[in-house]
Amino acid sequence: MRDTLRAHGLRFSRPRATILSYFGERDRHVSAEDVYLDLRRRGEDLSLSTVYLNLNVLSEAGVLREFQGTGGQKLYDGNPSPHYHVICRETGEVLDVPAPVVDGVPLNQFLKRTIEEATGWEVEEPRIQLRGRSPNAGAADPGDGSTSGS
Amino acid sequence: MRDTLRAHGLRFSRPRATILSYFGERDRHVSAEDVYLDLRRRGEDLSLSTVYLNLNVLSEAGVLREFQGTGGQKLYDGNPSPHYHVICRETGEVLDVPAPVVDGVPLNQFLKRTIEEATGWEVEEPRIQLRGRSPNAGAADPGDGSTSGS
DNA sequence: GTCTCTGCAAAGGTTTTGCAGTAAC
DNA sequence: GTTACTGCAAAACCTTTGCAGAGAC
Repeated sequence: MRDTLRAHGLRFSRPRATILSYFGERDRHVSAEDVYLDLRRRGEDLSLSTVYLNLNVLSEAGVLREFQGTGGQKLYDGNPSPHYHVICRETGEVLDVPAPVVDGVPLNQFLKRTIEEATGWEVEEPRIQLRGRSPNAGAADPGDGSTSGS
Repeated sequence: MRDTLRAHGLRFSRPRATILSYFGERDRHVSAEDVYLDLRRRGEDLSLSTVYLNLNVLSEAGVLREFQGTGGQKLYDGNPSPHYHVICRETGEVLDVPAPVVDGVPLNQFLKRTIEEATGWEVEEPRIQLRGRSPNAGAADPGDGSTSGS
């Protein structure tokens, strides 16, 4: 824990470590408020602005991955490895999909390389996000936004 | 104009037609406020909420494409055809990139198909968005957020 | 001892909503 | 005549910021 933080040039603090371990426990796709509420429920005593601050810091450090949820809300994923998110328009469920292989490399890399060659821009790892309908949609109740493995 | 609207089941109105023609004029990547201000400058008399309403309606109808700009702001693109956006972290410039071809089909379709087969979800056309640094970054002044052809 | 992080509360910016009036069909 | 769209203002929403105090190094 401390080591993970130090490795990214971050100081240790109780809230920060708690947030980090929260994402380590299982794969999650959660909003800042989810993190805040979940941790409060467990008796952790931290503030919402600290959660926001640390989600930013941790995703800039590459420990978490930030992406856009439904309704203009940011979501965070504890799995920083290359994968895609499919978000259900109806239930808000998030499904992780590993990158398919193209030309012998993960699609991400293929795309990054192709675009850099075509444009002359320096581009970051592509974040690919799709909207769709989960098999639960249309029948089931709205989900809680955090679903399925990362 | 009227026909484009009717084809999507939308009524004609002056603000709506104005917004639509605004996107038709040249390729743009603009925020709701940009649309509003540009049109006001031209003497059009519409309200900001009307702009928001119509940008939503038009992008749901598939006439415009909505995507996430820098700073949690939505941007709209008058070009609904499959292409990707590369957004400069520093200048906010937006560059369009056509979809590369994989397996004989545009990457979008390849990805959609692959993911549908892998997951059993019904997914929409992938929206691919990349962050990066434009060749102007680091030296030049911050851009205006609307750059380059769609 | 210094520098970063926390917590609180308040502000910020974008987008949505309610409602009465108006225009399209 | 009915239904949808507009405009205005207010509200809602998520996120960031300022500052004093506490904690990590």
